[in-house]
Amino acid sequence: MKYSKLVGKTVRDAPTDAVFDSHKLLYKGGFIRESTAGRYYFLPLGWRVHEKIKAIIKNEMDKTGAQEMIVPVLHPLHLWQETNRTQSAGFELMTIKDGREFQFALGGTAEEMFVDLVRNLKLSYRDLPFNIYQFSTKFRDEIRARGGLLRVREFVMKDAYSFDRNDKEFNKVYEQMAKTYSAIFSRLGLTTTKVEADNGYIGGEYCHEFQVESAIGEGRFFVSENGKYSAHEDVAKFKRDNKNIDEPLKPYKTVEAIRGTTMEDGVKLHGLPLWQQMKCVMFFNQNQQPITNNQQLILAVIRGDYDVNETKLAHLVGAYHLRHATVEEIHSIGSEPGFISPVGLKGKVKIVGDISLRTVRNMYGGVNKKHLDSLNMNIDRDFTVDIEGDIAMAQPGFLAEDGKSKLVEKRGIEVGNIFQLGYHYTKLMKGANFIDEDGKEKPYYMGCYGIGIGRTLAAIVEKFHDEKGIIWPKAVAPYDVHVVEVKSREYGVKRKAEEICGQLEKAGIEVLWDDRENVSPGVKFADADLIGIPWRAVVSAKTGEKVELKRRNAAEARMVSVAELVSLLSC
RNA sequence: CGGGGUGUAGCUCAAUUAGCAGAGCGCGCGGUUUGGGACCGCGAGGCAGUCGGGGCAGAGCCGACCACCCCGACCA
Repeated sequence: MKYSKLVGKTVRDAPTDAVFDSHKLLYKGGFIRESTAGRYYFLPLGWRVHEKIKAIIKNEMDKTGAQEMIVPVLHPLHLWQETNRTQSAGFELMTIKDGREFQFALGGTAEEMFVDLVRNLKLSYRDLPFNIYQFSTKFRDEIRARGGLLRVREFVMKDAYSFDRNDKEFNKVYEQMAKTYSAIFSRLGLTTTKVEADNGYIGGEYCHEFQVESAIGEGRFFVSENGKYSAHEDVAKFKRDNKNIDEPLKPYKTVEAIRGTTMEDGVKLHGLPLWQQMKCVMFFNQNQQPITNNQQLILAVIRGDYDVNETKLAHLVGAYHLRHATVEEIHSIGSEPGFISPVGLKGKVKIVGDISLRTVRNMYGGVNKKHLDSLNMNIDRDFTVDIEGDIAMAQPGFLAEDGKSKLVEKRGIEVGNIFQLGYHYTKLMKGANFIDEDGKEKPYYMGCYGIGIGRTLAAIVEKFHDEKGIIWPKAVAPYDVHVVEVKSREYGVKRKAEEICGQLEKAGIEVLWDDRENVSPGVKFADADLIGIPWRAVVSAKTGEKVELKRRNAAEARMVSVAELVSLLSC
């Protein structure tokens, strides 16, 4: 490819809007351009990288026996209604009508479509298991796109869906996909950490994300020091330490409490440790289904030194989305912000207690009245909860659940994930059954597996660049070698460059040939560094019958013959 | 959705007090250059985000809206 003809050249300045290295470099290198927020053009150079990533994913997926196909981008909206996802995913679901007023969802993920297809195929256990996948543009009406390619509203995703007879068969597929993902990312040059995560609106009971560690990553997760446990903060479990668990129960009493509404105010007033204070946070369940009177209000009760994990809480109460309750809502059930207590609220709100309430005795906190506190509150004796479980947010330094190893905090870019879906979709969607050996209809046991191509591309750039530009791993570089002719007009240089490029291409090597005349060597070298092709071969009057070969990230160059160059780049 | 910010040429940015819309980079033409971002000359390119308001006069002032960015909330 002649650089002079390439659509999308390098530029000196990136837009001020670009803040992440991957965004700046992909812009400056001529890989991408922005359309509207979160929607990008991939220019020819960027698309070559995109397609190389796709090819590697396809290759690894096909090795497992998965089969590529494609489903329509417009999904009949009634399918999404069938699984209630117009509610659970409505916030980022885009819809559109055709000329006959028929409603579609613009696909952001395609579980319903694949299940709809498969249920109409009327299969039997003999056809199972299978795994079908596609590469297609996904639409997500993100509240806020950000970071160039890292979080966008329109992107190509590889999404795979597996259909199995039962959980036992499924587990094999899930493990296989986990291995395949590690293999894919490793071929792309990325080191990933597999972390337990929340299924969110995708549904199912468990899932794992593949995170590339990065300071600019949006995802926060924890890894135990011994490496045995890793989990996204949404789901990370930890061992709660016992506090004054041997202290005898003291008599419950109320005291005047002229204080502010924060936890610190309570500590200061009573001179007692933070962990002994009872933290009460009121939430509102935004599910649209009719709920009797105040049951939309949920009171989370937890030890004072812990924070409430809203994801865990939402799961325990079966909510899609929670928000903090308003002052009015808290007043409506006869309580007072800053002085909320589970004592006396039984039946008025759904009370959810963290298991940490059993690690401390004689707790203190409010009594649902302004400027009145209680001392020596104890679970079971003074109050009971409707649901008791894990609703606490893990923090760095906490002990992992096995009690042996501390949790370390990490940030990462989530480049892929694998979900167990179980019967989630096949029970919600009528007739999503196969005929089993015993002649009876049974629902498919499912999983799904996604990789965002553009985000993966951006993650690679975040990992592989220096102050001069990108340093592509060989496997995804847009070209194998960047041939730079210097002083094109000197006798023989252009002809020699052309001949070398021809030989390389004949050998199946992908060449970007900077054939520009009237461009100084400095500009060409700077552009080569920015574009980041792994090898640079300089042809000039000085190089004679050889070329000057340099790795993108090496300081020194060396002279090699064309034959050496071909054999070096062929392997 | 809350907080903050920005909209002037493809990009980076200027323009006293409201008084004919500017530069650099990039692009085109001509010429001189060519081993780490060369130079000279000429040229093309802008209804100033949109709409409204007061004003002799608006890029600038006032209002509304829109778009975009950052932080948070939220979220694969």
